[in-house]
Amino acid sequence: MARTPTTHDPFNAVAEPRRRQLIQAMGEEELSVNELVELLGWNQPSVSKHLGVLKQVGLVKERRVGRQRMYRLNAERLKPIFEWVAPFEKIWSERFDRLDVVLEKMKKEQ
Amino acid sequence: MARTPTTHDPFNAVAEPRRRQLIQAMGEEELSVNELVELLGWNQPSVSKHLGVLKQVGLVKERRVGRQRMYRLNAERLKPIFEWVAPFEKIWSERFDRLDVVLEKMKKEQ
DNA sequence: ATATTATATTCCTATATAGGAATATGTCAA
DNA sequence: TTGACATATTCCTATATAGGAATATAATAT
Repeated sequence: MARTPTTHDPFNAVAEPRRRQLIQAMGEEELSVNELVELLGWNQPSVSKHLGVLKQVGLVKERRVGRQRMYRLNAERLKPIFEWVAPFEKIWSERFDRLDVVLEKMKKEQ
Repeated sequence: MARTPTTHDPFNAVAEPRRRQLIQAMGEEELSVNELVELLGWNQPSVSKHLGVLKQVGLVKERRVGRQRMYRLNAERLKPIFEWVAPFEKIWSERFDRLDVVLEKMKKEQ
């Protein structure tokens, strides 16, 4: 068996470095495929294919404008990742009180 | 070409759901392999193999005690994931001021 | 020395990619 | 309708798994 498909799980989709770049490149603004091609310097099919994966997993939304397709980030899909990793931040961060409580809560929550 | 190895990149290592479980199971306390086997209900080789990956990528530390091997989380290795995803939290969170500033900063930083 | 306990490793297989190259599809302009 | 532009898709291949089964290694006890 191989890994769970990138097209179903945000964790997996984001495990690919180029897709993280793509997500970050979009940031706030809606961009066309060509704008992303220029911005990132990849070839067009690469950009389209990675956008396809991100779209399937729901990390980006697409809007058609003439012959262009505008993509924008759907940041809420990143929420599960943030929520999974955030509790651990307490561990390496200096600013915490009562580590034991934090960790107990963390374990209870999942 | 396939994906970048799970043994080199925390994002990739954590893309596997069972490894996330494992990390969470360890949480605060150091646990032996057998304790993890019982806790998670997997077979022993599965636990050992996933621990092996986590160890290679630096997400856990191992300590030998007699015939046992005690594993504990090295949470700092999760920092890059937190730092990558955290800025996006501003987007879906209600409690933010001046989204434009946040996003501009986000883009500048990488 | 031998059995037992604890854990790691090896072998095998099905499968999911990521990237390159080439091509197809869709849309607009003249 | 023909060409140019914008984007998606298909085909191909090398490779990295994850899981199961069986086995190996290591350490302790008797």
